[in-house]
Amino acid sequence: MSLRNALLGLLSLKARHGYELHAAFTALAGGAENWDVKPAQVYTTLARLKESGLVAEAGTEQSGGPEKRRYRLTKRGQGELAHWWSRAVEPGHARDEFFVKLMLAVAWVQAGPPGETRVDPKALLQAQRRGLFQELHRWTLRRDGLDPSVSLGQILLMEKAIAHGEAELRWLDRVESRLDEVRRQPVAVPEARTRGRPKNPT
Amino acid sequence: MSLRNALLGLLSLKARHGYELHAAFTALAGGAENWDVKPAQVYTTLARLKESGLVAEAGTEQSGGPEKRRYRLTKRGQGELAHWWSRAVEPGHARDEFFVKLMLAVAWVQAGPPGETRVDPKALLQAQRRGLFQELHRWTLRRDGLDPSVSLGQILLMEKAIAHGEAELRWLDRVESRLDEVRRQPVAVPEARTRGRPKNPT
DNA sequence: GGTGCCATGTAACGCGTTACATGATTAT
DNA sequence: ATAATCATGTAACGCGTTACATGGCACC
Repeated sequence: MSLRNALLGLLSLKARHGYELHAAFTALAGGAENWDVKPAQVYTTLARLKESGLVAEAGTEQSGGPEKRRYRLTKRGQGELAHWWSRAVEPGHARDEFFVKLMLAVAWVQAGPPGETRVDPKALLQAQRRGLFQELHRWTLRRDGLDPSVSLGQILLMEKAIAHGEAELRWLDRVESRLDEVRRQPVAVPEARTRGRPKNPT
Repeated sequence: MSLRNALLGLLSLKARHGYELHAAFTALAGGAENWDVKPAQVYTTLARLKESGLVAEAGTEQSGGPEKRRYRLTKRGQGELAHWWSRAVEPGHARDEFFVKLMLAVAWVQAGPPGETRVDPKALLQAQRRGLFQELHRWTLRRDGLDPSVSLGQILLMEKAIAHGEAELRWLDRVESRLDEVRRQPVAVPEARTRGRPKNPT
């Protein structure tokens, strides 16, 4: 929901063409480490921004290969950008796939049919923990091996990954103990009530 | 990238129709707290799954209102699900919008044109910290006020939010000190080299 | 002569959101 | 009466990914 805004921000620093924008965004946002954007998306987004009148072409340049279409912010683009700066970033959707998987595994244990395909929440948990631990190790090595002249963003990204990784690890421990508690006293699986043929009137 | 799988998982527990699936998924995944899915998406996803032969209709039921189309897993659906269980969840794209905004603000300070629209990284940081702190406070209150009979997932979600919130808060502190360091010794803004009209041959 | 970077895009698809449309049942 | 809940979907759009197509230039 916001490559648009980042592009506007970059263009507010100076006019650029698509390739430059892609490179600049990748450097700025941490690339594959944090927010990987493919060139194609830059061009399509740019086209949409142009159609909305937020950017405009500021002359093309030709030096050998294909044309370089340079873009610049319009007045409306500046307004939109100012609005973005004024807004706080909305706390993101976590969309934690592991959590869903875990809850599904728990539900399976409690209500699952007797298929061979067993799913053990404990095993899931341990696999996740092992993977995270290794990743954490790698990040730590990378952070400690960073050249001090490297950009500020690189350092901050590593520190962030480590901070959240450690938090997640501690949370996984917590999950395990909660799971042990529940195993002694299982809980109900949430279900939706349906209308037709009511079974138990409350 | 994975409501598909969650729906397959729920259907493996028992056959359901769309509305039930939506309710079950919302209960399971933590709803707006973690992964909000609109009913429309359930229906379209279900249609796609059916088209791919992973689910099939298992009879309709009519009791008053519209038809209830009950879905069940097919053999191929079971295979797909087994595959999902076997895979580890890939470490998610963080896509941290705040980070991008911050880096952009820093770049602006170092290279920005002298427009009136100033963007202060420090102010951004403090606003973010204030917001996060309040949210953290709310979560803590909610966790402590939770009825013990509430589902396991609710508790875990709160604990997770708190753990990561605290980590983020500590990271923001770290960012601030790094920013102070940099202010004394600024770094270069990363740029892409262009081809035409080379300025400085390295 | 090949590899890789610079530079541009289009086409097609999947996921997700918003808005719209319909209509019955149940609780206030 | 009317509001909420149950129940189903379609249409259109935005964001993001993958794959494809084109071609010059620089370096080994």
